[in-house]
Amino acid sequence: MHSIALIDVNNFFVSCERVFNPSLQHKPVVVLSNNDGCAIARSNEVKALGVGMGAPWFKFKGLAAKHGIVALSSNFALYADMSNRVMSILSTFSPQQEVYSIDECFLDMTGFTRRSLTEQGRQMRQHIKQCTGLPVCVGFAATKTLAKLANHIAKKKPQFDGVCDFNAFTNHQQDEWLGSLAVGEVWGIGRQLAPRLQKIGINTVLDLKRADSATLNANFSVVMEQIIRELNGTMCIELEQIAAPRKQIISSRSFGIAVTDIGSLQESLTLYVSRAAEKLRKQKSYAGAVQVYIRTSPHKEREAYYANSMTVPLQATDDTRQLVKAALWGLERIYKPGYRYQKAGVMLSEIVAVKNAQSDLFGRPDAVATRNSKLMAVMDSVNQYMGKRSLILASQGFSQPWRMKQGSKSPNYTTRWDEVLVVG
DNA sequence: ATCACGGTTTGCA
DNA sequence: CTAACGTGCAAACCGTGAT
Repeated sequence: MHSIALIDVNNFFVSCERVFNPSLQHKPVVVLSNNDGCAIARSNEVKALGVGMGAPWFKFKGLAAKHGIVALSSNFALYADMSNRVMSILSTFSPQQEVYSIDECFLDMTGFTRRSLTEQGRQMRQHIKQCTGLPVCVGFAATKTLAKLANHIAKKKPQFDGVCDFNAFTNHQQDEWLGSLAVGEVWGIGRQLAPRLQKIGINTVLDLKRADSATLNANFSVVMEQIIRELNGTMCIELEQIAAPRKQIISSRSFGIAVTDIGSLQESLTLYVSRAAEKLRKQKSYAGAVQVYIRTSPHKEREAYYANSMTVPLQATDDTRQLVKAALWGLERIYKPGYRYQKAGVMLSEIVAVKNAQSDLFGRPDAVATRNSKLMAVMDSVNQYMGKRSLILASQGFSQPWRMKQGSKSPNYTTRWDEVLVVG
């Protein structure tokens, strides 16, 4: 039997902010999404006040004032840096690690005895607390799906003190726990599937574990069958240690203020393509198509809604300038004056590894492509060492009135010396 | 009927 | 005073036209 661990940081973004500003400890704190739009991380105090995940923040301004909730803009540079530290510490506990998201990872702990497993979990918690100041919870089980649930139990039930080994339970105890959890808690069962399952009498995780596979196969996809097998302890979803190269790369943002002119759209799209192209080059790929996308706000009922996109094919490339050109060409075709645009974005697709990219008949690399990649490499390293806005295409614009709002962002404590406050 | 395709929906963090 | 609602990925799903 496998032993899979799932470790995740409690209220990750909020916990990061608290590490560097301890006065936030025990206070209600939220971190807001880009543009200060939605609540994307909440301290326990805020969860208790009924603020949901992804709640639009303007609806809670009153509640926030009443209870003294501290609302912070998101600081992703800080969170990414803290994440790297946590992942690096956890990698010392097993050679097999899958970094699943910014705040959680799986470890294959197969081979440890039951008793030492819980002990390992305690050490992970203690180590991470000591080195980073962040609180984590640990769940162990035979499959990734069950490890997720074990982690959930560790987080919700104080008696576990943050570490839950699902296989330390008897079979009877296991089923009791699963019977106490709503089916929607299962990894892969979301707001669409949960109601459909409830309609056919599957309310708890235990119900799903024991569900009749024939009836489910008729009504659901193969993914459902995988989930059920995983709930029964059979590993179907393997640990993916090496991150697969992206098949699509997206960069999109909401604007700080409504945008009506094509000039601002061109500027913002230039920026987004630049970001996407950096990611593309980082994974050593070319893109064969650029999709450009603009939209007015879907929330404003009194305003006319318009959304459109266009996919522009091109000779596979990683050159920001060619990708920008394609995106702006597409924009010309979908832009309609008279609308108040709220968001724009680009998606790179038809992605191929550089080494598999088509060369000429004789297998020689294209001379122009080679010269362009050298230029792009220079641009990337200048931006890496001198700050990411050092070298940009002029079509990005300089005043950028459309840039997103970030009213109260914390300093980049760990990545920018010039933003660290020195007391003394 | 079946396939390849593209756009849309779903789920996740 | 008013208006103020995220981002990035994969995969499933579904309609459509071609065969």
